[in-house]
This record gives sequence, C-alpha cells and structure tokens, in this order.
Amino acid sequence: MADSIYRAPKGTRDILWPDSARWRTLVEVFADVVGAAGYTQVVPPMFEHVEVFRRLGDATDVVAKEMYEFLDKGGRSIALRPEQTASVVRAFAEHRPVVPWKVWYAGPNFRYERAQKGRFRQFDQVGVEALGPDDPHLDAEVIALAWRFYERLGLRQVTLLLNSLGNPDDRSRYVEALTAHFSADADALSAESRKTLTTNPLRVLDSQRPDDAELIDAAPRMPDFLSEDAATHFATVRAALDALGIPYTVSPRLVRGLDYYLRTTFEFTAEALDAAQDAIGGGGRYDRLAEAMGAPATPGVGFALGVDRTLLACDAEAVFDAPATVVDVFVVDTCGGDEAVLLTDEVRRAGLRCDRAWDDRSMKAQMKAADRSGAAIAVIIGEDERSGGNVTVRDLRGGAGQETLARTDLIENLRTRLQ
RNA sequence: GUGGCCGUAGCUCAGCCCGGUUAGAGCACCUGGUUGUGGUCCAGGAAGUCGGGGGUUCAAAUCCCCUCGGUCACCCCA
Repeated sequence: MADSIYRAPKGTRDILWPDSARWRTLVEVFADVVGAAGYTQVVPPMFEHVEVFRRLGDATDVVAKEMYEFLDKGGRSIALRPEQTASVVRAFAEHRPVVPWKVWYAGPNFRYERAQKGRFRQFDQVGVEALGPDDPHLDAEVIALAWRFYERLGLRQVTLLLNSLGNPDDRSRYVEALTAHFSADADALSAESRKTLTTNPLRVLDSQRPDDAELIDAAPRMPDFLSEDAATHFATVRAALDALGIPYTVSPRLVRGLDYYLRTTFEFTAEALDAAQDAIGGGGRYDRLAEAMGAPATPGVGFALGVDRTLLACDAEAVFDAPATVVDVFVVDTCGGDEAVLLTDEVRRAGLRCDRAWDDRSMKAQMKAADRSGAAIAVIIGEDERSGGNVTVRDLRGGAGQETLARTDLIENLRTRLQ
C-alpha cells in the first residue's frame, strides 16, 4: 500500500494465491455438484441494457441506488450486472431454449454500496436457475443442490430459512394487510421503516432496528394469506426436503431483496459468522420474470451463493483449506541454469508440476527456494552429475534421503517417489 | 448514504497522550558461517516520501483541518 501510486478501487481487491487457488477450487466443486445434476453452464455478459435490471423492481435498493450505470459510446444506457438471474432470464427469453432449462453460472456482480466485511462492490456468486417446470420438487432439488454443495465444502453450521410468499394474488393481499398494520401505528416505527413502508412494505419485516421489533412481531403472518394452491406447493417442497433429510426453519418473515420472488423463497445463513453479513446464499421462485423479459410465461426457480461469504464461513469453521503446495518437483542447477531449462521442460511434459530457481544463485539459496516451494523432491544437477550424465534426486519431506542416478531414469524415479 | 475506530518497513505492530539526536521490534527477505544441499541455530544486510495534501511551530510520525483508503455498525444484501 505504501509506495504504489495506484490502488484497487474502493470495495474491490486482488485475490492472490493461495486465496485464488481456493477460490478456483470452490467454483470447480460447485460445477461438479450441479453438473452432476444436469445443469449446464451459461456465461451471460457482465453488463446489460439498464431495462433488464429495472425488471428487478424500481423500489429495490439494488436497482434504485446501487447500480453501476453509464452511457456507452453509442449512447446506450448500460448497467454492470448487480446479479445474474436477470441476465440469465433475459438470455432465456432471447434464445427460447427447450425446457426444462437448467443452468449454472459463476462470476462477478457489481453494486455501488459501502463496503464492509463480506460485502464488496465487485463480488462473485455461483448459482443455478431452472426454468420451465412449476413442480415443487424442482424447488427442492435446487435447494438440495446448494445444501450438498455446502456439505462438500465441509460446512456444518449452515441454517436454511424457508418461506413462501404465495401466488401473486396472495402476495398482494399480504402486502395490503401489512401496509394497513404498519400504517395504523406508523408513529411507533423508526423513520427509516416509515420510508420503507411507502416504497416496499414487505421489507419493513427485514428491519433490524430495535424500535421496530414490537410492531413487526405483531404483524400479520404470510402463511395466513397463502391460497390453497400455494400452500400445497409449499407443503410439497417441505416434504421433499424432509425426505432428503435436509433441515430447515420455516421463517414467515423471510422476505428477500428482489421484487420478483413469489412462492418459495429461501436463504442460507452461516452460524459461524459473527459478522452482520451472515447470509451466504439465497434464492427462490420467480414465475413472472420470464414474462417480464418478453418470453412466454415460464416459471423459474434458482439461487445465488456469495463466494466471498461462503469462503468466510469456511474460515470460521476452519474447513476447505487452501492447497499447500504449488509444485511437486524443484530443479536445482549449479551449472549456470542451462540444465534446468531442459530438466524442467522434461519433468513438466511428463505431467508433473515443476519449478526452478533463477539468476544462477548459490546452491544453498536454490535449496532454500526448493524447500519454500513446497516441492516434495529436489532434482539437483551440478558439474559432477552433468559430466556423468546423471542427476541427484533428493527427498525434501520424508527421510528417504538422496541418490544419484542416470538422467534417463529420472522421470521413472520421480513417478515412483511421488506415488 | 449515516456514525464509531484505524492508516508507521512485504506482514503484524511499538512510538503519537507529554512535539526535538541518524523512526524501532518480531516475522518474512538477502548474504555469510571455507571447499555442491533446504527445513534448526548464529552473525551481518537490505527495506519506510510514518496513506496523501495543507496548516501551527525554530522544530511534527507525534497537535489542527481536509482528503483518500481500510474496518465495524446502521442501511441493504451474496
């Protein structure tokens, strides 16, 4: 930080090894889990026409004040994506793939907001979207995929919160009832919540302000407003999760930040995180979104998981460690470095990870570098070995010692040692 | 967007309250500890515009203002 004149912009950062390796591994595990369930990858653009994101709801903070918007040189109104569901559904509307269309994605999103622990202006998510079926079993599959993913990482202290916002009519009636309830007693609400009440009454339920607690506790409950159809759908989702042995807590006050959610909504929180940002993932149904993007009415369900926060949760639970080594073999060349050029190439072509030292440093310095590299084996070549057509292979980790052997036997020897 | 705390070598920090010799420590890094061998130990070394700018003063890392960044909370969400 001290002497560089440029710094990463506020709310962004560079991810260096070993974090970067851990990062990549997380995405690989995710791809593995959802790929095994028939989800294929979709890579949407990182920016869209602003209107695509307006479909998320003008009253949401994400759209109202957190979007990176700009005019491009062609005069188009563009926004960096604040999330990927809108882009994926736009892609669905544009390409009209056969349903069920089950896809996954991974990549950065952008929101202009004040950074804090687990909250960045550029943040990565992995997620899935499944469009087509209205089947509650699909909701359960989607939720289960996230759950199994967390399990694969080794996370144990994850809580699944579940709710149903009902069909559009149910939701509207509930919003009306909520508005009536809070308006009747508006004086008792915090100033912020009074404002929220006028723009997005549902989200008053989300307030953490102590002043609001009493009125929120007394508020009407969503389950009482579910139509029979929505209630049955929700019951089937729950039954499937029960059958899968996935624990959840029904949370009637769980409302999510985007307006498009209907019926099943869910959120994953990490109990091990003591930060305020303990939601590591969330999702739900958005049965009207495809229509809003210009596609034939098509139900959909999906989730997004925050990569940064998931990794923070892994830290808190001390699971999913970063890989410890970069290479298997390290070449030490005291003949000036020419031999290392050939030896590293040979070892790498044999499929082994291999590095070397530079600048013709002393043997001691090269051995030190070999040790630091994490390599299990050092391949040493000096004048003695070179003139005899040999190399010396030294074990850096165990007590296997070292031996000098014919250069032609090197690869076979390394393979045996690394088994 | 609002408020609290913080910003000194690559990293973690001391020094700041009570302005004044060449700004320190640990870890990391580099070089040695004789004749080609790392991880321990010993010795030495390199490394800081004290976040940036302005002000007060004979003198500021130390006091004041502004600014940038970090962090925590609110807000919101992944």
